[in-house]
Amino acid sequence: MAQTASKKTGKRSQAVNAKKEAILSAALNTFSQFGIHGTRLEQVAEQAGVSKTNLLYYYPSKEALYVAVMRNILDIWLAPLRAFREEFAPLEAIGEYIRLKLEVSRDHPQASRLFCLEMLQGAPLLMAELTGDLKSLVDDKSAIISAWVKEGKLAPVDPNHLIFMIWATTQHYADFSTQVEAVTGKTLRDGEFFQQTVESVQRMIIEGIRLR
Amino acid sequence: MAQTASKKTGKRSQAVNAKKEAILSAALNTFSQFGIHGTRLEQVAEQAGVSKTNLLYYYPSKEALYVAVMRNILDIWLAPLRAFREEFAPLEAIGEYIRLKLEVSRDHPQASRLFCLEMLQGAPLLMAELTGDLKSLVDDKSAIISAWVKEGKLAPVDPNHLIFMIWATTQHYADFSTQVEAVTGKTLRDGEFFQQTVESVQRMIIEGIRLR
DNA sequence: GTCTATATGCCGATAGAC
DNA sequence: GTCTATCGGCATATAGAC
Repeated sequence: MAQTASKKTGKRSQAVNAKKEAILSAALNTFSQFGIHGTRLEQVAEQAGVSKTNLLYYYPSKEALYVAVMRNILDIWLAPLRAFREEFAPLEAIGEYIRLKLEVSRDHPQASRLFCLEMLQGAPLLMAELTGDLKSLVDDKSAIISAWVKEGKLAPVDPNHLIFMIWATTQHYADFSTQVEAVTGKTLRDGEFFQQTVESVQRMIIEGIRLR
Repeated sequence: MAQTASKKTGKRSQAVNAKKEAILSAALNTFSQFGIHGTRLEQVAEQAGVSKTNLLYYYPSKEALYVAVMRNILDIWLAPLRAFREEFAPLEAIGEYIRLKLEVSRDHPQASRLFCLEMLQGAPLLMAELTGDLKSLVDDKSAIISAWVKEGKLAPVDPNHLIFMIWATTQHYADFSTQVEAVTGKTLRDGEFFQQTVESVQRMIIEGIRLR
């Protein structure tokens, strides 16, 4: 009844928010594996421990649910790039960025996969954010990298391609985890493999593969 | 009537094969964008210039069509790795491999995307190939790279992680082309951008980003 | 808020004429 | 081989009692 509650940690009883969270989490799981059309609401409801009707009470339509999920994961995906700072030394900053992104791949693989899925479809929902927030964020960070190159602190690289390479490589361990597992028999959840992956990726990107 | 024709370039009239090709091509287009569940057979039929019923005459079910498409693209995807030879100098072989994979991203982006889609779902259809053909192929090439490292021809890198990085980075330009375009305003079909991408990726992987 | 029906529309697949 | 017509099932969404 009382809709007067604030949005965050509102009086609208912990239970309601918990339920919405459970639904979002379950939805992320299935959406990221089967896509929008491949998921059945009943499946989501079951996984969240609610009835299908009840789910539709909180999220009035499948698409509304999908949008809610997408909103949630955007922040997860962008957080590491936001944390990228020019105060650090170039190689440390980039090494740290690689670690953070790999942690996202380890801790939020479904978010990474859903993001990938949306991309494959041409990002019908995210287009605005891509050409707005993301682009200006990337432009910012690219400028930092360009400055480093100009100051002679970094080998002459194209900032955009460097960022793409870091994105691609780190997300690969989440999006293609099936393939990674088929080839290596390991997952990022394996602590040792995770550490080895971080170091390998950091070294390859920073040092390259040419013998010196 | 005459089903006696051979399978390839058979007497079964060019027209039939051409039609099946058109259907496969259209199917690849829509499957790669919307996934199996997101595509409607009518859409595929229309794009291929046939009726929905006619499509179902040639491919008895949606799943059969999907499988046929997947079979076709596997070879495209694997071709560059198969072409990877130890006869060349290490850095040339790897540079060439990068170029070939980027050409696939440019010339067959839909195949790359469908492959990605299948991966995201856990590769229900490709699992056998992943743990069989692909794994042994990767093991082969990894052994070559390992030998190069041992012989002091390459910096000490983990072969699997190197292969993953090359896969991820090159496929990124196909799978995330929406994002690439949003950020750079360019596509691989832009000849200049393609050339610049090949050189950037080659240099970053081979030289790294540390100033020398 | 949560439930049990039930309405509604879409889409894969089939029947059968030609 | 290709068409028109239609079936049948499934899944989203709603109605309405409690």
